[in-house]
Amino acid sequence: MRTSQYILATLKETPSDAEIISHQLMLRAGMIRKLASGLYTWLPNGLKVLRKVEAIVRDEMNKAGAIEVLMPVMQPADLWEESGRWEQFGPELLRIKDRHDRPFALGPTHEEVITDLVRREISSYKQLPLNLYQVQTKVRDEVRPRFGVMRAREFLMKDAYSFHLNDECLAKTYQIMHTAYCNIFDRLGLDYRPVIADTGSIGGSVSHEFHVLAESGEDAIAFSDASDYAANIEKAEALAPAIERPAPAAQLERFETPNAKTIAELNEHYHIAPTQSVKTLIVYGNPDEHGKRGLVALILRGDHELNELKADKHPLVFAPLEMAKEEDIVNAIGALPGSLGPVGLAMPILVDRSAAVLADFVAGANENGVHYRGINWDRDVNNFDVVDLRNVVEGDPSPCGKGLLQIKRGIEVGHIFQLGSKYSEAMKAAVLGENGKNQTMTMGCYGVGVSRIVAAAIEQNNDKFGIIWPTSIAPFELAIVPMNMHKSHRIPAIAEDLYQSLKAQGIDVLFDDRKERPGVMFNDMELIGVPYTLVIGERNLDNNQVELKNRRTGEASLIDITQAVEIISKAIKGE
RNA sequence: CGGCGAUUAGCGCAGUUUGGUAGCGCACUAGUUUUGGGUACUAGGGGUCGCAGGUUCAAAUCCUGCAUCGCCGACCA
Repeated sequence: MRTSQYILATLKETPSDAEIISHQLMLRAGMIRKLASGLYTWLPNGLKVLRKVEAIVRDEMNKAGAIEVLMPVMQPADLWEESGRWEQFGPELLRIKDRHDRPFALGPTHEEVITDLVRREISSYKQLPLNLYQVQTKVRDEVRPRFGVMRAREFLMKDAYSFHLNDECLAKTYQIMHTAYCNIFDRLGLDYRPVIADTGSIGGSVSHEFHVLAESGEDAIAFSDASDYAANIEKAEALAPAIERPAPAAQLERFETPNAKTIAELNEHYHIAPTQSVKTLIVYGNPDEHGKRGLVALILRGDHELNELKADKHPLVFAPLEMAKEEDIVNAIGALPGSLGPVGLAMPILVDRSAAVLADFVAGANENGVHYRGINWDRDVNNFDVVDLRNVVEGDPSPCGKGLLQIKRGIEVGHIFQLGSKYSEAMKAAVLGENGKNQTMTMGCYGVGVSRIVAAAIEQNNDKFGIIWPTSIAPFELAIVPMNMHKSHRIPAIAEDLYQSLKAQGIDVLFDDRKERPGVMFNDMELIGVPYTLVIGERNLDNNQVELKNRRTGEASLIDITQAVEIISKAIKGE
């Protein structure tokens, strides 16, 4: 490609609404432009990268035995009603009507469509297992689209769905997909971790997410420093402290705390360490026979955070988890949040493992502006359950039994699930088994956020000059930058000749034939992240040499023109 | 969904307090200049100042409503 016949579309200045580095660089490097909130046009530089990522994903899927299909974005509502997700999914599911006023959804995922396809097409166990995938645009009407294509309302996803006669077979394919995903992210040259994950709205039992490690990641992941245990923080178990609860030493004592509504204020004004106090969160419980929801108290050590997922899954807690409204709290307890505590609380009490080993601790007295000190479990509070409710923190022992937990931020770029029969049962997807009887299939599903990978790769590979692409997904593998070509007699022919020879080697070359100053060209090539730049200038031509620069290391070496094609091919293909 | 903020040329912004015929930098066009790291100069093109209504002799500027975009929050006990 020649820049004179291309849209480079680079920007000197950063558009003001781009917050994170990948979003800024994608705009500056001429990869994307915003159409509306969460909706982006892919310019040539961006699309080339997107297609290269897509090709790697596709290649590994094919190698893993999956078969490509393509399903519609627009899907009839009845399929979603059949699976029960028309009700469940919430406003993220973009619903539309056609001219006959019939309801449709724009697909945020394709379990319904694929299950419908397979139940029609597959009728015998002999056709299983089957793994189908597509690379397709997904639509999710995000509450808050942000960070460019990282969380967009329309994005490109590879989604695969596997069908099996039984769970053992599913587990086998799941493992194959796990390996295929590792291959994908290895080939992309990314620093990533597979982590144990929750199944969320997709459903199912076993699940792993693949995270690209980056400070800007929206998820926190916890992993052991001594084993390969890694989990999304929402899924990481907080083990019970290894210590015994000390015996009570202090008397229960009321004290006035007019200035303390938070743990921080309690610490600031009354010198009570957060680790020696507890916080009391009131949520809704399951409805009684009259349909009225009661309240449930969740007790955590002052310095700990509630893990909403853990609370949500407790049988006494109403799902989805919802913090009790202030008026409901006042009606039931007679005090406002900020002065709540477990002593004398007439509702089910769930105590986090770490809060349960405290003795002589501080909590609200269920009276505005009053706290108790010297509280002790069993002596002052009875009838409570000890459960795991909190988010793990750095330094906690790893649930795997080996090492301590570290916490890093990650960008979720892949997610695999063992779905089981959630969809196949609801949608009656069955095959005839060997015994001649109908048997419901069991399913797996496997997603890769193709467009998100592009942004995630930039988060991990950039410097002050711009993007540093891994060669496998760079928009171009090599840039030819001639110095003042239009003033030279020798350079045009040499540059043209090298351009043609390198192209013939199958190298993706960008020939910068603009009538621009060298600095402009260098800056553009560095910004868009081309891994190698070949500089052709009068200065070295007398020695029959050209200069090869490496974007990542910044190293430049002079090479002989006659050997240039060979050396460059080796450098690029050898990676 | 709640809070805050923004909206003036393709991009980044000033002008709004105090109403008086719309500006700067980058980008773009032409020319000169420069020539291995975003050269300099000259001359240009480009804007119904987000939209609708109102006040006024006069509105980017004041008032009302709406829209769009962004940020933060939705852990507060």
